[in-house]
Amino acid sequence: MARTKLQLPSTRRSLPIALMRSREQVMAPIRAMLRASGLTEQQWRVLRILSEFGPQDLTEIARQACLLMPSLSRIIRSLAQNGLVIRSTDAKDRRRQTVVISRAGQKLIDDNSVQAAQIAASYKDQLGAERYELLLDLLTELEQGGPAPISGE
Amino acid sequence: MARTKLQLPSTRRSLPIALMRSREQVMAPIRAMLRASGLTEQQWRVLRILSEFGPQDLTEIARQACLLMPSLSRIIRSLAQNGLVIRSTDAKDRRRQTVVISRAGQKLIDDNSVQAAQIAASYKDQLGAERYELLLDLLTELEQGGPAPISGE
DNA sequence: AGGCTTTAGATAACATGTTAATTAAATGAA
DNA sequence: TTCATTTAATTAACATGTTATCTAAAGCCT
Repeated sequence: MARTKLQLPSTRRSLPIALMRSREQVMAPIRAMLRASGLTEQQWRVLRILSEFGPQDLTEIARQACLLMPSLSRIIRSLAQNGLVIRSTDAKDRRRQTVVISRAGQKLIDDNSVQAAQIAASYKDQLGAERYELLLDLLTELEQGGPAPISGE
Repeated sequence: MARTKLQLPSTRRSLPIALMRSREQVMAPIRAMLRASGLTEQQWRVLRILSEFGPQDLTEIARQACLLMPSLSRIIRSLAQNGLVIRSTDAKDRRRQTVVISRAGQKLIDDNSVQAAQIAASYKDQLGAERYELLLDLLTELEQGGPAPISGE
């Protein structure tokens, strides 16, 4: 491949730092919105996944929400204590727990989804739809360690 | 702008989640490398910035490393205790501290920079140089809340 | 000087990130 | 069946993330 001299790139042009900075920027208004509901960003993510994909066990939630099991374990405990999710032991495999979003949890999603959608749309407007999709494709490709299927083709 | 119906995007196509996942992927080998040196990712970032840009005060380091002051305050304390950086009170403004990387700290950078550069280069190879630069441009644009200067033109 | 505001850092309190170790249940091979 | 292995979830321990608060030193204004 066409590498030059293989020296450490400047922190001003470092991919990990750029990913962190942009995520910081993108999450700021979402966190501000959620603070009014007393939800953290991670709790919101868990509720959204349960709302979108239905009841699941912890391992599957962790995979989808991009959380490690120890974090998720604490988050689910907290959400259950606040009545936003309901846990039940799986009958066939008693190690496994199935988590369901409660009505109160679903109400939180419903109450915030319009504003969250507006925030998400504002990013798309900022970059333009085409560049926005391109960015998502590049990120997906990076994440999967190889070329990703192209979105629009 | 060309928005459709303004509904919450699927978590499978959510920008914040995509940013998080890809950063996760990108940082994994770096964290593995640093663990051998007993450094966290954040400590590594602080040392790199001090090495690249020279002595600075905490506020400036926080800005460059994308860390909040409470985190940085703890990190600098830890780095100083381990002899990797040296703090000194600014003579003209005694609120301010100037932080310098020590020889031991610089040695850690030197010992790991080759491998870190190889890891960074592998991302570039994976996407291809052109798409890699494009990704950095898109992230910078997102971060700055507006169009960024194009890198190659 | 005296008093108000701002700024650099530190602390507090709680949630999450991260790695390692632990527990209980399921699985699989002898 | 028995025992080693694997797996789902938790716990432990420590570092960082996040918001709020606090302290000390500058700056400012009168």
